[in-house]
Amino acid sequence: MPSTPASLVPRAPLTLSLAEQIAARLSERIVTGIYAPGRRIMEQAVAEEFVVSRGPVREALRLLEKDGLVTILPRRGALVTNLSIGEVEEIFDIRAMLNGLRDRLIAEDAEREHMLPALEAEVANLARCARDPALGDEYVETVSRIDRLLTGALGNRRLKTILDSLMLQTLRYRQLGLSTPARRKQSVQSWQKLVKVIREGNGEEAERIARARVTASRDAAIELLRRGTRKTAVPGKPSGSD
Amino acid sequence: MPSTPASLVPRAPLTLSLAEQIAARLSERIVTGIYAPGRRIMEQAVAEEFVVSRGPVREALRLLEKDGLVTILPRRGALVTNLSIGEVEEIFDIRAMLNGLRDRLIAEDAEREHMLPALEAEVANLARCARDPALGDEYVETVSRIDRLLTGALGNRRLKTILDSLMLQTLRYRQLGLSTPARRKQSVQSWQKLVKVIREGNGEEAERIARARVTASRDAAIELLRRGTRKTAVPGKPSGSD
DNA sequence: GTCAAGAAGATTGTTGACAATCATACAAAA
DNA sequence: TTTTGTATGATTGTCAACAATCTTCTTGAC
Repeated sequence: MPSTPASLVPRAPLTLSLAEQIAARLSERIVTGIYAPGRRIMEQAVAEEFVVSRGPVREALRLLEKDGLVTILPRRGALVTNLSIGEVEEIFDIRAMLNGLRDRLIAEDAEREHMLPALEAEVANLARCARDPALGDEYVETVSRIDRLLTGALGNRRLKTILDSLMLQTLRYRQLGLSTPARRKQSVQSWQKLVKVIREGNGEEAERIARARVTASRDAAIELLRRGTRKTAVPGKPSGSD
Repeated sequence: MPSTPASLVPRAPLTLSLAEQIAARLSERIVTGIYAPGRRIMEQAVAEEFVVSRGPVREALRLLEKDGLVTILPRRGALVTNLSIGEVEEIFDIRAMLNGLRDRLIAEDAEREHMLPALEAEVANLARCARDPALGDEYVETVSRIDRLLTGALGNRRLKTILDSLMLQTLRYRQLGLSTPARRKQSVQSWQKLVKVIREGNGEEAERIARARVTASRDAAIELLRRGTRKTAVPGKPSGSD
């Protein structure tokens, strides 16, 4: 997947600035895990690698900060953000609310007919993946596609920007909530219900369903994170009272 | 009011960088209306005014863009963002959801006792202002303080950042929704109910109340904006289908 | 009179060097 | 042994100049 940062999407399609190109490359490395959380990113090194000066690199790092992928500390530079369990929980909580708003707006949108066929096809695909435990990765991929489909259909540009950003940040944790066949079965039922109420134009119910699904996903992810007892240090935010 | 941009808050308290200082100054001018929506901000001019080079100015403009106060167009520079009615509506919709989340989290927070006295005092102040039609401005100011009080008490840093940013963007439109004594009376009742359910720890009801209040505020503001038929052009976003 | 092509000016994008600041290592004293 | 002070090296912050690009004005043809 390309996975361009949210902040790059609304800009000019042609002639991406150097900063944007560099941000896209770095973003890919962070999201795929090539750059591990906590890793320090130094301007000079990046500048030398891409054969540019430090100016565009600085700007690229600010773009990544805007997407929450790096944390910039004054006089100390940029670190790949490492989310604590609490912060993952926070992001899921926000997503629960805003995904609810998104799906309500879509269900109440008169133009929603245009995307219903694609949506239904993807959900059917989802059901297929849910039946076969071996298709776990494809399941997660399909959910991502559905999410992009819905967010992309959104007229509210600010909501779209925020959701894209939150999506990017939780990409690494998303699969956690869908790691068991039982969870996937629960998930696919939720999506099927959602499609149904969107078709009916029932915004309130769409919101309720979306919210319940993200909350369930959050609880499953948190549970697994706690079990795993991952490194949860938050680089650069020593004021945390965890 | 200082009105520092949201993005400046979590940074180092001492030794603000030049970019941050410039951003704070420009932010003040935009929020207070000295820089009108649609106005072009040119790097060289700002650099000369503050007697710095264009580097920090560039960075300051990116910070302001992060807060939604300016819109940066590739190869064309920065403009003070001018929100269309539709965009104001969008922001209010997002705020309705996230204010709901905020107040629910606060109502469910065991530590909420610490801020309840201050909150109750401010709401009492609010009731006083609501009785006197001449105190309209003070009413709006008090609502802003209450908002900051609640957002400041939030443990969820990401939610706080997003809310601060949305708050900054809608500052100019906020008073619109509170311009009539009738609306203020409605508003103060909502706040009183909110304090009550927060004290009781009733998160669900807190969410419902907050959401209803912001939605009502949105409808009132939109109504007035439509009546006023203000300039609603969105600089730099010609793709708008208004 | 209208439209198109081109030149001039203005503005942003990029660069490399310099200055300020911070982290680390080492040494000296308690 | 621990702590404090200092020096050194590394890294970010800032600057001024150059390059690329866009806008605007002028000129010319139809």
